[in-house]
This record gives sequence, structure tokens and C-alpha cells, in this order.
Amino acid sequence: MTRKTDARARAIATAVRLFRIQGYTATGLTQILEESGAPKGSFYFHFPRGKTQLAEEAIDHYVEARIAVLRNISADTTGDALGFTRQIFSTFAAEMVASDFQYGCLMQNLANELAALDFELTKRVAHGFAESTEVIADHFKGCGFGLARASSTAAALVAALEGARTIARLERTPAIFEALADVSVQRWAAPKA
Amino acid sequence: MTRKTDARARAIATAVRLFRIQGYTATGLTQILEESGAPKGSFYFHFPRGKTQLAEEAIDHYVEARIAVLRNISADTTGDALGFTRQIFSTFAAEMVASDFQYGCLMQNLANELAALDFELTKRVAHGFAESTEVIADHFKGCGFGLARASSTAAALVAALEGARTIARLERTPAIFEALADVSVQRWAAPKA
DNA sequence: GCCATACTATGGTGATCACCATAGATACGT
DNA sequence: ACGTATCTATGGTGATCACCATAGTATGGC
Repeated sequence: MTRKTDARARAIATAVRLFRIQGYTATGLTQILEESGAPKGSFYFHFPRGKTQLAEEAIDHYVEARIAVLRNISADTTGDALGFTRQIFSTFAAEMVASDFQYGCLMQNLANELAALDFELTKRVAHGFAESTEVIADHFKGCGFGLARASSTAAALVAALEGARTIARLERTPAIFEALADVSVQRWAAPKA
Repeated sequence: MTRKTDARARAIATAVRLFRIQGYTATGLTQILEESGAPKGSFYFHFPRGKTQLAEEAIDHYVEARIAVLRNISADTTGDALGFTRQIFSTFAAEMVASDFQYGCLMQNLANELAALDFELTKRVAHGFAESTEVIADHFKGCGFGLARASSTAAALVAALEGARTIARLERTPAIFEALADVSVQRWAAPKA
């Protein structure tokens, strides 16, 4: 039952990377196998359901990592809505700069290719967004926001984050994150309504 | 010099529709021709540079239409930053509901497939976003916003709009637009800083 | 030593991809 | 009516797509 090679894990990691850069449809199995160094012969041994299964596991990994990042930021800024918002924007911006603006959000890429996705995959993408929003809403609740305001602010923040990624990739500068941080911190996440 | 058929125009219109629903890579030429009813034989007569040229003309059409919508809303709400913002969100939300949440933003879809795009196409996408942002910023300036605030608010609004589209497609409800409208109207576009 | 499990190599399937060469049809101005 | 420009049909190119059948190797427990 124990794994003997890391070919499987490498394939998933490479899939995450390429799906983020190129999208789901634009990324072929051959490219994933080549770039990961995983052998072509054993792909359907590791992933009997093929590309779909690989994508499912890729998004699971991505969502998990993203939630962890959000939880860390939340823990670092307990009770501080402004600091939380600011740090989310700066963290996402830093990620983009580090990758030279090549990486998009895997959930967003898949969400914009819904026509190519089966139900199971769609569900996972939706769940990833819901979970992200929930973590953020929980933080705002911990800052004394009312239920409704915490939820709508969190939803707005997630949407803004996704949109910012798209814009930043095009402009190849983190300026949009700073603009959003300014606007949001001063107006959205203000401690008083 | 005068056109004799509408095959060209129909191909472009269908390309816009399919690129918005499925994305650029996922949409094949054959599907575009089939669904538009345009004859396959004359595709490279109308578009000598192939799929790339078709995409260029598709995005030109899309951007033009989007700018027109924004200008109309701007004219309808002169001097009213709150009303402007509110109406933008409600218009975009209504569009999505009308299409049963099938349509994404063409610029956003292309921006998330940058790896598959040549320089010319990338430039047009970037220009589309820049122009949208400018129209919005101009409106805010007309509401008495300072230059810097008008620009950053406009950029934030565009990003939020794009992100909202992604989320709405997944959730199949316009709730995210309402959340953003609430948060934005109350905090972003407030007449005083 | 033996066998089951884990893994890989090889060589293909048919389908679809964007693209194009050649030829034929249609319609307009003059 | 003749020539030219606009448009379309046909049949194909090689490349790549996801996927798979078959066979083989490696490695562990017993």
C-alpha cells in the first residue's frame, strides 16, 4: 500500500502549476508528464479516471494551500479587520510578483472553463470559493462585524482578490492590489459602519 | 468592396459568444463555423490570419460594446458616484441572469489564457481593461473625486466586477453583485473621504 | 524462492486541432 | 457579355488530443 515513487505527487504539482499558468483545456497530459519527469507509462495506473481525476486532486491541493494561507493571516491579525485585509492583499500581491505574474488562481481558471468540467470538478471549485469566503467571514465576525456584514464583506473581498489577479497578470504590476487595499481598508473594513 | 454576405459578422458574433462561455483554447474553429452557420470553405478568405485574427476582431467588438454600456450608465448618473456604482453592478448582474450565468467576460477569459495568446491579442485585452477603467475614473472625477482617488476607485471597481463574474457563474446567483454593491456603495464611492 | 503488488515501456486507437491548396460558384460594374 | 472581386466546396495536411491494451520490470512480504 505504501508509495514507492513520487511520480504521482510530481504529476499533481506540475498540473497545479500548468493549470494556473495556461488553464485546464490548454494544458495537455503530455506536457504535464514531460515537465514533471513522471513516466508516461504509468499515468493511468496512478490516475485511472484520467485528466479529470488529476484535476480533482490538483484543485484539492490548491484549495488546501490557499485555506492554510488565509488561516495563517487570520491568526496573525486577530481582531484587526484592517490589518487582516491589508495583509491578504499584500500576500497575494507578493505571490504574483514572485512568480513574475505568470500564475493565476486555479479555482478562477477552472471556473472560467466550466463548460469543459464535469459535475464533480465544478463542485470542488465552488467548494473552494465557499471555504475561502467562510474563513474570511469568520475573521470579520471575530472583529465584531455583524453576521450579514461579515459575510458580504468577505464575499466582496474574495471577488476583488480574483479580479485583481486577472488584472495584475495583464499589467504585470501589483498596482491593482495596492489600489484595492487603499480603497478597501479605508472604506470596507472600517471598524464602524 | 461592399460585403455580400454576413458570414463574416456571424462568425465574429459566434466567436464572442463561445469564447465567453468556453474560453479561447477550448473553442474550436469548427464549432464556431457550425454554430454560426458560416461556411467552412471561406473562413480563411475572411480571416487570412486564422483564429488569431478572429479573436482580435471578437475582442474589439466586445470591448466596444462594453465601453458603450459604461458610457451610457455614466451619462445616466452624472455627478452621482453612488448611483453610478450601483447601476454598474445591477446592469452586470442582470446580464448574467439573462444568460443564465453562462457568459463570462471575454477580456477576463483571454487574460487567463495569456500563454496561448500572441502579443497583439494580449495588447488588445490590456487596452480593453485600461479603457474600461478610464471611463469609470472619468465619471468619478466628474463627481468631485481627486485624481488619485478616482483612479484607484475605478481600478478597484473593475477588478471587483471581474471577480464577481467568476463567482456568479459558479454560484449561479447574482448574490455576489449585491454584496459588492452594498459594500461598495456604502464605503467606496461615498461622496466624502 | 515465490507471488502479489506497485510501477513502467511500447505502440498504438480514433478524434480533433488549426490550416491550406485547388477549384468552382456567384454577383457586380461597366 | 465579360472581367473582376467576393465568396464557397472539397479534400486534404501533419500535429496533437485523451486514452488504452499489452507486456514487462521492480520490490516488498512470507
